[in-house]
This record gives sequence, structure tokens and C-alpha cells, in this order.
Amino acid sequence: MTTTDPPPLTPRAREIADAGLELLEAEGADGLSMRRLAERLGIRAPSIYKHLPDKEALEAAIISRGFELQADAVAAALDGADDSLTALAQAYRAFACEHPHLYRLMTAHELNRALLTPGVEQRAALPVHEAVGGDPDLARAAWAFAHGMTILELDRRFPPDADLDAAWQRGLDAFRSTTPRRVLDG
Amino acid sequence: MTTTDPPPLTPRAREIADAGLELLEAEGADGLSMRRLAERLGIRAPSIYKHLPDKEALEAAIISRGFELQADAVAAALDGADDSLTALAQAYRAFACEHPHLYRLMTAHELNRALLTPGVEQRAALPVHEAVGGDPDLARAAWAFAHGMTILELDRRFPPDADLDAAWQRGLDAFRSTTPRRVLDG
DNA sequence: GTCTATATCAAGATAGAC
DNA sequence: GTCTATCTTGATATAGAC
Repeated sequence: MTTTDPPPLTPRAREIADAGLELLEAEGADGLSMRRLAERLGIRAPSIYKHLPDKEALEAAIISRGFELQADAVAAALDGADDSLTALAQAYRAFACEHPHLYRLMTAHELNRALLTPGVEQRAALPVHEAVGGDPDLARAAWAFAHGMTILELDRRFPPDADLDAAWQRGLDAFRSTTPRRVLDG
Repeated sequence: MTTTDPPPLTPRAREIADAGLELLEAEGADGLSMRRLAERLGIRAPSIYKHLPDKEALEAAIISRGFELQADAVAAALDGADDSLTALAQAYRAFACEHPHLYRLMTAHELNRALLTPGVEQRAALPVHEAVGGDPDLARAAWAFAHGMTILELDRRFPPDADLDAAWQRGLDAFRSTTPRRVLDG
């Protein structure tokens, strides 16, 4: 199977996507319309279509940028940390809390990967796989835990008095106390 | 603080909400409009407003029904099961896979609890707390894991070749191998 | 690269008659 | 309990001039 990478963004398309990210962070996904984005850029909505084919491409550009920002934030937190699993979890949660609308756009829908900048999603996912010792099943379980904690917090699904730091601790302890399949096999 | 429970639904409002649930399951959240719901009921959209104040109330009625269905499904699966954690996880995942649009509506947004049927959300959450031995922090961590696995599967965020059964196993093993705080304290 | 003008569509909701 | 008629809003997107 061959898939074609999306054409790289022109400089102007990048500017538009950056403004879209700002708008998303300020107003949420509902506020991210072509009209409002144009308003923020000081142009009219139809002009955007000269640089990006449609709204899906705009969102994909924003999501790609989000994965880059997330990977950078996690890499910085992991640099020199002695407890990599805790550092990873803290960085993951902090990124989402600082960019809640972006995190939701990145995670809370199906994703047309063909529209993303190649490799960005994998780069963002890599630290989780490394932190659990390379077991892909365990990595997926740990990611699910982190995403669940994160999205439920953002959506205020936990009781207001819930101690989320404690819940994170209990979950991370659980994943620490289990044995990677790679160890059992090796 | 006193909060007022929503008025109970009239029989006709229940019929409308039931039809709304069917429409949601058939067409997804985007298909759940007042117009299309009316069409399914053989009436005109404005008539709905004689029975439910607005769309938010309709959604709350559907979500309340969803919690009831979920609690029933989980209770049935737990009845007589020897491994309650596994049975709970399987029932949770199965419910979501059988009612993906309903599960999303129930979980993937903020929730105005004041509009829900009193107690339904707590009843649905109770089995998780019991399965982990009563530690609320551990229960929240386990719920986050289950929700993360579930919503990432529904949104097709795992690689197509990922072994999700194995990932569930690894996660459940992790939570099994950890020590409930209640045990440490007691 | 941006504009005006417009097409197309669909949403939630209300007023008031019957 | 349902109807018709309508309001209001806002969305994505295209054609074609400048």
C-alpha cells in the first residue's frame, strides 16, 4: 500500500494555521470557524481557501503542530529526570491542562492520519513506549490510563473533591508494579 | 447548597427521548437534531418543545437512560462472575462497542448533572469502586484506564494491528498487582 | 493574495392558531 | 398535542473580479 504525504504547507498557510491554533486555544473548537479565523487574520473567509483546501486541512495542520509541541514538552521534561515515568506523566498532564482545547482536538475524534505532517504522531507516542520498557501492549495500556485521566479531568468528569494527584499516583504505581512482557519473555 | 432535581419526564417526553436514543445510535450525535427526531416521530420539530424544554434536556434524558442501560449490563455481567474485575472490564467495553454513539454522548463532554435523573451516574460508577476494594483513588485510576482504552478504541486511535485484548489484560494485571490504600491503612 | 457576492444548507428556537 | 410560519444565526464552500 502506498499513501501520499500531504503537500507541505506554504509559509502563508503556516501563518494561517498558527492563527488557527491561537483561535482554538482562545475560543475552543466551536469558535474555530473559517469566518472567525479570517477575522483574526484581518482578511475574509474565502481568502483562506487559496492557502488551505478546506477546514479539515486546517485542523490537520493545527493537530500536527500540537503533536510537535507535545513531543517537545515531554522531551524537555524527560531530559535529566531520574523518574522517567513520573516525569512523563506530569508533562503529559501539564500539556493538556495548558492547552485543553488543543488536546481535545488532538485526541477526541477519529484522525485522518494521511493529512498529518509525517511522523509527528509517532514521535509524540515514542516516550510512552520507552517508559514502559518497550512492551507495546503495556504501552497502550499506560497511554489509555494517561489519556483517560487527562480527558476526564478536562471534561470535569471526576467529583470536584477528587484527589487527582493521588489517582495518578495509584495508577502509575500499578503500572510500575507490573511486569513487562518483554522481561517475562527475555 | 441546595440543587433542585429536574422535573420527571412525562410519558410522552419519555417516548421522545427513547426515539432520540434510537436516532442517536443509528446516526450519531450529528444526526441527532430536533428536526430529524421529529421526522422519526412523525411530527414537526416545534412540537417537541411542548414536552422537553430544549435540546440539552433531550440529551440529558438520553444520557440518563444510557447510564441505566450501562448499569444494568454491568450488573448482569457481574452476577455470578468469579473474576469480577475481568467481568466488569469486559462488560464496560462491550457496552461501549455496542452503543458507541451513546457511550460518546455519555462521556466525551462536560456533563450538566443537574439535568440527569438523580442517582443514575453514581449507580453506574459503583461497580468500579467495589471491584478495586473501595479505594476511591484507585477506582478513579481504574476508571480512567477503562475509559481511555474504550474511547481510544472507538475513535480508532490505536494502530490497526494493535492487540487490544492484550492491552486490556496488561492494564488489568497492573491494577490487580497494586495494593489498595485501604489495605495499607487497615 | 484578497476581494465581493453568493450558493447551500441546517441548526435551535418561538409565536400563535387549532 | 400538534400544526404552520417564521426568526435568527451561522456554518463550509465556490465563482470570478481585481
